[in-house]
Amino acid sequence: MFNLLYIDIGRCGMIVIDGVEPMISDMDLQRSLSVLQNYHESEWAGDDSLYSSYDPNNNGHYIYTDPLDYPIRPMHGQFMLSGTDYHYTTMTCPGSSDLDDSHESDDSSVILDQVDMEMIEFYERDVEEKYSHTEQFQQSLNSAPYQQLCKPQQSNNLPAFETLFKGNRHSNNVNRLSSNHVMSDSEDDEESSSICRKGKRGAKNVLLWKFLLEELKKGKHVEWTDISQGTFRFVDTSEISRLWGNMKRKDDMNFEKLSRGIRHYYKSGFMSRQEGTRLIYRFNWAKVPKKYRQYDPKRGMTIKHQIAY
DNA sequence: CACCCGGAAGCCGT
DNA sequence: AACGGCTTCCGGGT
Repeated sequence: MFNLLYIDIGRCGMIVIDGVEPMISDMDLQRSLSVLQNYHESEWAGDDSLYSSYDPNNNGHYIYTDPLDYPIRPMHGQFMLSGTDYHYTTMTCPGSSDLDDSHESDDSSVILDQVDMEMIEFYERDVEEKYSHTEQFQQSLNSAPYQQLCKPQQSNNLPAFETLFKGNRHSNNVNRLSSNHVMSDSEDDEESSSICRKGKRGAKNVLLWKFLLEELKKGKHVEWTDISQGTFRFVDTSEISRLWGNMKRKDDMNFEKLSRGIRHYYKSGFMSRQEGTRLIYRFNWAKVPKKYRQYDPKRGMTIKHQIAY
């Protein structure tokens, strides 16, 4: 039997498989995906991004919340996995990549006391890469919704983030990886460990392209015209510019300036524009760090995005 | 008018 | 102190 943990830390989706050979259990997979689906339909209204947190309290059921609307408050919990007792803490981690001016920054984080974060990061890449295209994975997308959502319990007297984080990063645990595992040194961006970043108030360090990608998920002021091509259209230039200005604390932002920002991306080929059209720009998926792809040139639409879509 | 273009320079957080 | 990633301004274009 294998256990699947699906953890989403802030804006980094993570899948962690427990066991020497990472294998997805049908049950767990279907459960997690259908909960997502269910949650999405019943409460998301397509407005927010898909963020989630794993709640091991309830027999491995899952909680999904959007940290922006439903910030995960610090709480403790514990669970058993393959005979091992894990303690975990969820918390908000200020300042990572928050994207909405109406909220104080709330990247939600889940920290598992006894799990090596590097291992999680490794699994995140590895597992998604290996299994996202499999048949059972696809099938489970259509499975019946799983009804039960559990709600997190809140707790007030918990240590501060810094305290909690210290010592967790390289915890003494349990490297259950088989010996021949090699970290993929590949193309991924450095920032994958945003969870470890202490972060600052506000969100000045948001990048334009991440902001756009995030807004594209919402599809309100910008929308995909062809996600496989990376092309998208600005629906409401003034509104999107206003949001961007908010985020960067630039109150005189406008589309002129925002688009100048985009044009800087042309040089590197990160983005481009199709000629003869207005307000239609293009992401070059190949140059978008994997983690942020909503469509992968090799594999098609990203799992998370399929669900959210 | 609304958008598109890139050079030049300034700003600001790391 | 240097640098990335814009922001601001601009003259010119569709």
